[in-house]
Amino acid sequence: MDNVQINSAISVDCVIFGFDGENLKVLLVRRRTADPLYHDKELKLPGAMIRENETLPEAAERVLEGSTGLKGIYLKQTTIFSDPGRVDESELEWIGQYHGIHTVRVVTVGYYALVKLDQGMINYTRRQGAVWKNVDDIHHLIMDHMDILSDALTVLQKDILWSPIAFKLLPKKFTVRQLQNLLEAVFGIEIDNRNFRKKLFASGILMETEETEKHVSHKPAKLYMLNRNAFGKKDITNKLQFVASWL
Amino acid sequence: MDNVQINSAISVDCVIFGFDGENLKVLLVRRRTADPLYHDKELKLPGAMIRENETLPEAAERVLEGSTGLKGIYLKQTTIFSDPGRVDESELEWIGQYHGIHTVRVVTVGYYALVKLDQGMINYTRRQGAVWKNVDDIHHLIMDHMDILSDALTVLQKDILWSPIAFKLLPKKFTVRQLQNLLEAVFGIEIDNRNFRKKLFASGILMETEETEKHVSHKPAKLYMLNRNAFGKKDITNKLQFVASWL
DNA sequence: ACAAAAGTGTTCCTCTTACACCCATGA
DNA sequence: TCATGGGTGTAAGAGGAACACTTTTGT
Repeated sequence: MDNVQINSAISVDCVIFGFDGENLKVLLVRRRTADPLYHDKELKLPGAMIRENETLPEAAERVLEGSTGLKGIYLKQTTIFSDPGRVDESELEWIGQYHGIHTVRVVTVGYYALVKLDQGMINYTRRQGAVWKNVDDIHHLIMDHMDILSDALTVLQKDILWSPIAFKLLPKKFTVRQLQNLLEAVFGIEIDNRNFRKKLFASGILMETEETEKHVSHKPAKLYMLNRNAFGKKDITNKLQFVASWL
Repeated sequence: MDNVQINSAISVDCVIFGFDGENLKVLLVRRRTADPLYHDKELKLPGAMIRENETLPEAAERVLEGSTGLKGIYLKQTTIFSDPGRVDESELEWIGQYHGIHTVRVVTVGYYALVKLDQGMINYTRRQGAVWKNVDDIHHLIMDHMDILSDALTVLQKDILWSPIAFKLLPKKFTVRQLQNLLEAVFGIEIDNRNFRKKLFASGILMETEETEKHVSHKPAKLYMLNRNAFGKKDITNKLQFVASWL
């Protein structure tokens, strides 16, 4: 044995992104604590300790199901946060009481998830005492959760360029404008609507439906669906390609 | 306590990439084992258990210094491998004996590193009993190390498109052809040399030096250096940009 | 009739692509 | 002098950027 080595507790923390048609949102929960003074005070990302015989993706899925009631949601691992001081002594003590884990450190693994933020979801999460906040309005979270969030957003941005995951944040049927708003929100850019439509339709990524928006006090927009066939054959034969050619 | 939760041992495994002017290579080591029958049999990625008061990046750096003798090398975390069955019982037993860690599972974190593969490096690693193998020629590694390697390569490919890390695989002064070969090797594509030069020089990413290749039996190529100033101001004002516009 | 967002084309210009020959060196 | 890879330009076509008005609905 060449040095002191240790076992660590491992947790997952999930950055759950949603989109309300206007802004990119993240689901936050209140910290559970024995001390009622802290109750309902500090916001954090939903997370959990991993269990025996559970992989990290499984733990993340469990957290997600607990927060949103949904299974089989898109989940992607981001970064591990392993600073030995990231969880301080008093928190370790609380973990010992609450989880029955006695350890000198907790390493956490970041995940992000993409969910469709419909009214049912909003109701469900409200009953859980969780809140959806605009990404831009989140400035403080407990421990290093702000770092985990920032990191997840960066990873999400890159991932959206390489795979058609943006659609996981939209309803099954959506308008072109919703997609544009989403991309503008995620990247913090402005997109020319006419050129965007041209590229988008040329890419063949959208399927037209027969439906239109209802009950809007302006010309109703057509609803589209993702055309999954557009990704059947990966064209990375001798050429690199952005999936998101529509930027 | 709502369920059984555990502490785990955490290790890091490093995919150390090098480039010999022709092929992308990875540094592999022999498995250390108590059983002499296994000695010198099975290849693996260099790795180590994390120590107390050590972050994961620090552990990875330690592994890297051990394998290559170098400090301050570019290191990037890739993915965590957490399958409870990834390290089997006999291996856990060996870990207990060798490391003094008694645990039911070992979670490992993948890292990749980019090194300049000069003669000094080759000599050093040879003395360590490590081998540089072409990425394309590696088909079997112990445990799930093959997965860790494949994953690292995928991540490297994307990263190269977003930041000027490709140059970390080249000598300080290099020829255009070396850079082209590197990109062709990493992505498995062919690049038109004339168009490549045009874009490359237009991008301002290269600084010309006064030197040329020596002792080559053809017209000697000019040597260039990376122009770090080309990245001073991030142009992500309202536009997404590939750093690697030269693909 | 008015407000509000949907939907649509053209021009200009830049960037990409395809492609073949002379040059400098060591052997 | 020959073999080897280094280094250079152009023309044609595709794709990107900029830009303003008409349409459809609810109120």
